[in-house]
Amino acid sequence: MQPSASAKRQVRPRSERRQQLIDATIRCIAERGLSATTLQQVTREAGLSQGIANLHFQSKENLLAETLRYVTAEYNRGLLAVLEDRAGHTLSSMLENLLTFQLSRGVTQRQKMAVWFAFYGEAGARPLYQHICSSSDRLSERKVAALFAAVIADGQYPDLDARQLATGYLALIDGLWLGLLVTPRELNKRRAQEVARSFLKQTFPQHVS
Amino acid sequence: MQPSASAKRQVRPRSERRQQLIDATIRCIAERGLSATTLQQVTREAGLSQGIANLHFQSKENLLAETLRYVTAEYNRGLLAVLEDRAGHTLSSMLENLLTFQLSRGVTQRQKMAVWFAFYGEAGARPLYQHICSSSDRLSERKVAALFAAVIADGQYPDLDARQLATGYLALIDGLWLGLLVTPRELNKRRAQEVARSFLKQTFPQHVS
DNA sequence: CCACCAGGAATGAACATACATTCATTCATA
DNA sequence: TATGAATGAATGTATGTTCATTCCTGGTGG
Repeated sequence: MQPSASAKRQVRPRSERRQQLIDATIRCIAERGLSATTLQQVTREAGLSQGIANLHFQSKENLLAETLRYVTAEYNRGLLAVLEDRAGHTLSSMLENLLTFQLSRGVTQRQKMAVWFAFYGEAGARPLYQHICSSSDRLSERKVAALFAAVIADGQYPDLDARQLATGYLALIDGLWLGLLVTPRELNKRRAQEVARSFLKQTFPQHVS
Repeated sequence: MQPSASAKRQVRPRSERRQQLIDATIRCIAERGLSATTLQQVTREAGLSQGIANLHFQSKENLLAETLRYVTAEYNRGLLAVLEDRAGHTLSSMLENLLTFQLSRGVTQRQKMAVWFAFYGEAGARPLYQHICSSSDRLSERKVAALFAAVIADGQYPDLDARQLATGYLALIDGLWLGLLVTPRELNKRRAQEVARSFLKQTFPQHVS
């Protein structure tokens, strides 16, 4: 954001400008919704000129796709950080960390969830969005299923299917995010955590308190 | 849809025209997404003329809101039919009916889910959509919680919180719908049913097989 | 150390298009 | 024939994209 409306023209590296525009796009989508987001609003929000979005992203369509990719990649980075750092963590604490991360402030802030679901909502009709979202989904499902498989082996739980449980757990989290976004009056973060923890506790009683 | 492009002009009751337009809107949103849906496409899809949407709905915004209301009301009608018909049904079969309804063909057809989530995606930024969605959510949560409470009482399950379980179960269903829409390759209806049934079975072992 | 220049990042006015909305006109129906 | 539902051309506005112009910046030669 520029302190003054007539700030001097600045030359900045391409990558920095692209990030500025993606950040502005996220704010616009969260504030006005995807279908009401225009390039004028995005560039004004970024404190830059009209044509700069096309200069750095060729088209609006491409800017939106890159924004989705960015939000998705950021989430996946966080998720992998939690799931792949097994040093000094019991399976118990890894389950707890997973849950805590997925309902952390960073992930559940309105801005991020609004962007997430704005694209999910359009994904049914847009192959590109669908592709980006489903790639991300596959990755998290694989990683969570691997953790669950380890927990199942460790606890010698009978008859539990790690992949099916991962599908269910991730669907539950998606549904809770949707609730946080659409009915914040009914569902707050603390309650969402309790609900998710109950699911895990019921499934892995030896590993979750 | 008109059989011929130049079908004769017809006068029809207002309510029928409104329904025609809502149905066409649903098809357009499912096919092209909410943000790409225009009145021209809707009226063409309905086989009617340009200005008719404004004639019967005043504005595009209003047509969209009424479409959301219609889809929501249709779902709620089905849900209430399942939950309030307690005659001749055990609690067991009511749980089964609930699950079967929520993942039935009618509810999970792409068209309906696409509309549903298109509006959910915009709800974060549109108070009106948010209001319609959250009213519907509150209703289903209350009804499902009531059923769960009856099941808990019947089974003398210790330490189960009906409202919390209802929140979790409905979030799970939302998440599964999202998965059916966005990653149909990974998640099909049958698998979604298995996942949801596992949740219920784990929670109410005496009532779900 | 300074003055100057060339390259290209940034700008914003201009353009074409797409869109929702209006309304004078048409015509089916009671 | 009178009514008002339905039409679709016309209108004004909003939006994505283009591109000629501006001017910042890093490098060069004096």
